[in-house]
Order: sequence, then C-alpha cells, then structure tokens
Amino acid sequence: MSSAKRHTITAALPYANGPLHLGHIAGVYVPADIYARYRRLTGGDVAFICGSDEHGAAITLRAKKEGITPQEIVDKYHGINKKAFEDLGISFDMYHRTSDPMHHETAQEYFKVLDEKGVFTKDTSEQYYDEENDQFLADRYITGECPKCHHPSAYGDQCENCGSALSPTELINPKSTLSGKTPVLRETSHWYLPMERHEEWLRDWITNGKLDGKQHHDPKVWRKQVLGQCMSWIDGGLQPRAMTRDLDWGVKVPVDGGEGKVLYVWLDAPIGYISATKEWAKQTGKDWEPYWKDEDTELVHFLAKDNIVFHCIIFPILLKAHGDFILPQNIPANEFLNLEGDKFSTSRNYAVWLHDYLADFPGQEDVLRYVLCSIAPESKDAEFTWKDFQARNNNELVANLGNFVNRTLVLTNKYYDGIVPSANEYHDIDRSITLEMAEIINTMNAYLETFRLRDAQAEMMNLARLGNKYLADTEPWKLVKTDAERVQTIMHIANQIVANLSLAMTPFLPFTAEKLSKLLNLETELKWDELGSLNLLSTGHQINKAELLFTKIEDDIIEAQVAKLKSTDTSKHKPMKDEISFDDFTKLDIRVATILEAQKHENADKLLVLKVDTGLDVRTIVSGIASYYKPEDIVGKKVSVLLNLAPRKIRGVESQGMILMAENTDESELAFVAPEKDIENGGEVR
RNA sequence: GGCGCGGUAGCUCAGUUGGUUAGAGCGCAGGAUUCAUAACCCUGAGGUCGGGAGUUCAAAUCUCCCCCGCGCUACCA
Repeated sequence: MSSAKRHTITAALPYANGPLHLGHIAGVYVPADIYARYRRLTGGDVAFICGSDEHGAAITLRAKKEGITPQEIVDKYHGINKKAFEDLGISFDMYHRTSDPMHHETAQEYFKVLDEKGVFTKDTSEQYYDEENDQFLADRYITGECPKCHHPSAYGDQCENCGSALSPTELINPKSTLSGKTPVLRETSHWYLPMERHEEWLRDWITNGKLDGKQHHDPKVWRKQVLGQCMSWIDGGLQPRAMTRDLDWGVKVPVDGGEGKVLYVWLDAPIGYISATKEWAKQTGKDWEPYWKDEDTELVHFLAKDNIVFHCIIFPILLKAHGDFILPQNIPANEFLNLEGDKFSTSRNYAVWLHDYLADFPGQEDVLRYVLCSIAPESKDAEFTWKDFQARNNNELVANLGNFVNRTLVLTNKYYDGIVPSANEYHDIDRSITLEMAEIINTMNAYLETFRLRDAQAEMMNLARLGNKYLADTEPWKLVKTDAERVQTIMHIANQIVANLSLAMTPFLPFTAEKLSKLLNLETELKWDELGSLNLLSTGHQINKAELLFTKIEDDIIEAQVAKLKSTDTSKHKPMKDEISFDDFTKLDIRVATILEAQKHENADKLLVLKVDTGLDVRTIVSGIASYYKPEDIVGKKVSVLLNLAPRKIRGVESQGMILMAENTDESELAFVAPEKDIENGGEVR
C-alpha cells in the first residue's frame, strides 16, 4: 500500500483540435480514472487533473483555413471532450484549459523563475519566414524539392519519397504551404533548455530511481517501454531544445525580447497540470502547493507512448530546475490501440469516437470501460474489434458477473423476501471461499498498486467466478427442500460476495457499482479496506428486487457499428478539401458546352486539343483525356466547362478553360460531366 | 538509416533472476445441471513460444543474424 499522503494524478491534456476516440480513452483516461477512483476508495487525498491543450500551430492554421478564430475551435472541442469525459464517468477533479488566463499567469510565472535562475540559454538562428502571413514557418509548413532524390514536394523536416531527414534550408525552391510564396530567411532568437546539463541526475533517477542521493521510486515498477525510450534518448546525447516559438497563439513569453513569441507547447501543456490544480484548489478552498511540492505526495502521469520523453525527461528537468517541485513517482505510459486491423486515424475519419459511442450505447458506459480496460495496451499495441466488444459484454459481463448477481438476488428474494438470512454453522467450503476471496483481493490490490489495471480488473471478475462456483458447488436450490438452515448460510455468504463485488467493481465499473449498491439497498458507502469481509450486509438487511445489470448486445447492433466504420472510412478516397465559402463557390463560372472539334496534341500523348462552343464563344481547351477517348468519338458531346480558369499554355498550346471530368479513385474510368437533359450551350452549372 | 518496444494456443494476453509435462480469460468439443439474461459448473482438445544459428546439463527466457508490427529520431503538436 502506498505510503503517500496525497496523490496528484494527471492524464495527458487532449489537444482541442478534434474529438476523442477509443484509442485515447483506452490508453490514458480509463486507466487514469480507475487509478484515481482506487486511490479515493482507499482514503487517499486525490487531485485528478486534466484539461484541454489549446495552443500550438495546428490550431491557428486550422482557424485560418476555416476563417474562424482559434478560440472558437478550442471552445468547441473543449466543450465536446469535457462532456464526453463526464458521461463516461471519468472523474476528473478538474478539467481545465490552457487558454484560461489563470494558466497563462501560471506558465509565465514559471517561465520567469526558470529564466531568472539561468535555466535557459538564448540562441539566435536563421529561420524561414512567410512575409505574406507575417510569421515564421514550422518545418512542416515548408515544402520544396528534395535535395537528395529531387522529389518535388518534400517537407521541411523530411522527404516522404526517399525518407531522408531534412532541414528546411536544404530544400530547393522552398515554398510556404500557407501562402504558396517563397519564404525568406530571418534571424530569430529563442530560449533553449540545455538538457545535456541534466544528464547525470536524470540517468540516476530513471535507471536507479534515485534523486539527490535518496531513493525516490522503484524503477522496476516502471514500464519497459518507458525506461527503454528514456535511456535511448539519454544515451543518444541530450541536446538543447527550444522552449519558445514564433507564434501569436499561446502563452506570451513574459520577459524582454519575448515579443511575438510564445512558450513551446511542451512547456505550456505540462504546466497546465499545475494551473489546473491551482484552479481546483481555488474552487474547493484548498491549498494547491502540497500537491506539487510536498514530498509526501505521489505524482503520477498517465499518457500514451508518444508523450513519454516529454513527461520523463523534459518536464522533470523543468520541475527540478524550478527547485520547489516534486518529480513523478511513475509514468505508466501505454502503447497504442488499433481498430479492426488498422490504426485509428483522425484525418481518415477511421475511428470510433467517444461521443458517438455514448450516443449509440446509452446506459452502457461501463461496458466500454470494461472492454477498454480489458484490452488496454499496457505492454504492447492492442486491438479493439466490435466482435470482441460484443463477446466480452455477452460472455463476461452478462453471463458471468451479471448472472451471478442476478441469481443471488433472485434466490434471496424468492426464499427470504429479500431479507439477508443468518449465517449458521460454517462448513469447509465456506471457510475456503473466504480464503479464496481474500487471495483474489490481495492480488487485485497488488496489481492496482503497480498500475497493472487490466490484471486488476480480471481479478475483480474472478470474484464473480468464485461466486458462481460457490453456488454451483453448494446447490442451494436443491438443499432448500431438505436443509433450510444450511441454505440460510449459503445465501448469506452469496450475498456477501455480491456486496464485495459491488465494492471491488467501483473503480472499474462505477455506474454499475452504483446501481448494484442500490439493489443491495446499501445506505453508506463501503470502504475499500472492508473488502473480503463476510459482514458487509448484516443479517436481516432488506435488499431490493433483482434487476439486470447488463444486457446482451445482439449481432445486428455490432454489424451496424462495423458497417458505420467502413462507410465513414475515407481511406479509399482523398479526404475532403478544406471548407470554402459560398462566395468562393460562386467565383467558379461553369457552363454547358459542346465539343466541335477534337484532335491529338502534336507534342503530347495524353492530351487532346478541343474546340468547344460555350455559347459565349468558341474556344480552345487542352484536356488530358487522350488515353480514354479517341478524338472522333467525342465530337458533338455535351460537356461542362470551367470558363473563367486563367488561360495556360500546355505544351505550347494555350488552353482557355477546363473540361470537367469524373474519375474513379483508381483511375480506371473517366467520364464527362454532362447535363442529364439537353441544356443549351452557355447554360450555367451551379 | 539509427534507437526503443513487441511478435507465446482460433482470439485477447500472462510468463519473476534460464530449470520438472509453457499458463489465464474468451471461443471450440464433451459432460453435468436448472436458482439464473440457453447463463452457470466440470472435463478436454489446441502452441516445434516470428525464423535461423549459437552458449548451456538445461532457453519462450541469454548472445548473434534475419523477417514482421508499432513508436521515437530532438523547431509536428
């Protein structure tokens, strides 16, 4: 059992640029919630902290494209995600947000302290700057020709064609993806965190669990992938990392020379944990400081593997460099969850979204919690399938746990009108049940203490199995005819197991635990240390009529979900282009026209040179359709033409517009887009 | 390319410092049973532990090579 006086438990701040899918939930939020609930049940003083990460270039770029403010984007997703978490029973004490002024103050204050202590170095370098958008460009927002393979559209950090790692200044003919213009090099200076100065203590802290010569934590409990990745970084040589950025959306750099700069998101976001704690303390009249500064506090960060180094190396450096703060006891990072044989993909819309699940499966929040905990990717990537979801619900929750509770409650009502009978003489089997229950509970507790939540939940299920076996072995429905006294004892014990189950399931299945608690007519909340007791329900206690805790999920429901996943998957097709305004649309002048003449382009195999009657005029259009149509076959065809496209010379022939064509994704077919009835030339398409 | 993590029964996963017949849950087969949401309970079949080589009396576990999946690669957030 942890000796910590209080527990500060954080879950990675979701980026407020989109909704949450099951991968996020299984990897971070369900495990964190189980742990937080467990700590509260054991009497721990818990601050369970999370919030929206609302800064960063991706949000500003998206806002620019959609023509709305960054604040509007983050407001939208902060609202959606906050509600989805609540509905799933994720019991955050505070779900804050980094756009809150209080966070800005906290982060700035933190930065100032580090700056005054000389934690940072300042360095000047030349970076690409987009003059039209008036901003420096992150690597990803610069494209150009790859200096190695000469692929025309390599990114500033990498060429996706040949895989070479690049720096933006290596690109030939660099272009800003924001404006399309050529960016210019400008000098800019930034604050850097010289991580190499911290290598020695970090190594000791991570490999030996020692801090300032004292034992801080047990490194054996840390997950392999966490230790492995940290050591990979440290052994690779730590280097200075910029802690500021040239952006206008974020926490402003609060010191001289910081104009036009904001804090790097990975400085900004973890401090979000601290500001969220402050906000929570303010609202509840507590003092936030012990939760971050007292050595009796156990600090734990829940996150997924993509965040490991930031929480295990960079943030600890920042915490230690500040001087007042404690370091995390553990960072139980999870691997990733896959979906039906493929990766979750937000851009492809290949995902099961949490808010969709909650809408499609009302009242079945715990089913999702159970399944996601069962398959939580604690040590390796895991996979969610709808069929597995159905099987776990039907075979485990319904058939095992729900069934045991139901048969016990039904029998108790049938034999004793719902009054818990007395325990008479105990037989050997009764005593061994008590022992087995104690063993299951011990094992479960050991798992919970070491963040093996999947195994812990399995032990909870073993309690239900034990109950089923007990009933099968003792057969009270037979004995009731011959030995009423013995049946009283059996049913007394069966009810105690149900009561234990209702307590043991609380961290995992909070909604069901509450429902069961009502069925058992429990007025006071049970305490975790009462687990294993055969006196949770006293003799003579009145319980309620049985109600089903879980219901079967039929095949058609599952098939519908799988179909939905496939139909919304856009992987086969290109993703939708960025939204445009109606004004943008009306700029296009598309008309019905007739092809008058067609001939092969003299200097190009794939091109036809067409003369078309647009109603307004007869013009020449060059079209890349020669591999699909012979010139003689298309004369006289009605087509749609984009009239007001800027004229362009194509292999020496000026094309004055564009013929609209429809095409299969795999380019197997090409067809003219033409009016279904005979419309006169010059008729508008809109 | 470099580094890290993983590749164990049909499925999802456990396997402590190398040590007797490699485990669990689910699925499957057979049996038993009827209090229970045709659920529960018992029994059983199923694996040359990604492939190859090596160290050892002994390897899923250590070493080397190869294949596959995922992540990180430091100004993507």
